Amino acid sequence: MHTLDGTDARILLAMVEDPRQTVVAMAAKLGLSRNTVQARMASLEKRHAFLAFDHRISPAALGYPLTAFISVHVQQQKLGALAVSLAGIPEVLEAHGLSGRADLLVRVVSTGAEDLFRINGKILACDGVERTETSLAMNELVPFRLTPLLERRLRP
Amino acid sequence: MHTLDGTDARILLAMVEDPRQTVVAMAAKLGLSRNTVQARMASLEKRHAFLAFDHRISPAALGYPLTAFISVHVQQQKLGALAVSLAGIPEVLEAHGLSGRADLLVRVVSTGAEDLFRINGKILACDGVERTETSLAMNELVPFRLTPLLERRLRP
DNA sequence: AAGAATATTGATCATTCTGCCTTATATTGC
DNA sequence: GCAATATAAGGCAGAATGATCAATATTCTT
Repeated sequence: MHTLDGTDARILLAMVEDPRQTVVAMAAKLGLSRNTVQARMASLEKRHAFLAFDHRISPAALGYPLTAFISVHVQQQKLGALAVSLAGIPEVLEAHGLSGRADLLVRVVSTGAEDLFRINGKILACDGVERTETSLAMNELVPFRLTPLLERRLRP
Repeated sequence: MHTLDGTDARILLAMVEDPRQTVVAMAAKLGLSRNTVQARMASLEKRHAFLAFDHRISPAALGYPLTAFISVHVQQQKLGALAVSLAGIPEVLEAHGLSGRADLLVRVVSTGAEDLFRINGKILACDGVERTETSLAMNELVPFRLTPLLERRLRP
């Protein structure tokens, strides 16, 4: 079994519904045996279906209510060093290299507008960075969710 | 106590280190009483420090190994309807309205290049969308992390 | 269609955890 | 200094866990 099946999806959906739920409770709710749920969970973990707990921590609750996406134009030769420099900036939550143009998409959080300005400066100061373009994340049109993909897995 | 203190940060760091850890284990590891850890966790939960479990599910494990960021230029008047349309596309994980220009940043996942093409088409077909610009997320220069912000909270 | 491999179930067991309580002792804010 | 709050330490009943096992289903292969 290489790919996730409907039962896995149901278990994950149950986890989304209540993350602190016990295995026994889930088994009851899903009409599965405790053994099965436990085995599936172990299997999911082995297949790296779970990302680090970092992802569940709210930056806002930590005191960083402002999210921004910074498009960073770089000199490709210095990408390696840049990865290190960017990783040195705590407010950088993630940075992706994008296809096509020689630029990165960097997700940062900040305590406010002036803080964001300072962080942008730190990025600009990194060796290999040519210019940046900051966009504040104003409204969440679609708040993060994965459940539609899980629900789709239920049918076939 | 409005903001997160060092003890909260230590607890969260312990959670990152091992999410399935029990409260008793954490108390032992951190040199706190079980009571304290339990109370802190409850308090963190009450303050919405934890995001939904969705965030910890790996799209790759679900069969969507390709991530892309789609910049969507829109007619502002139709933002409301667009939120609904975009939410109707399962592969859209999140969508942010950006400051300044009238465009959105949409994070999508897909099973492959042709799938991404199809999804882009679905977005283009949404009422209010003028044009899109797709960027594939090639390499993760900085994989998602929040621990630097937590560790900073340990000192002062 | 038969046989093999794999999943699921139900069951047990000892150990551990939880949720909830109470009391005493810091620690902190005013 | 006093009051409010956080922490520690302990106890207790109920529940959950992890690790088994054997018996059935189910799925896959050939």
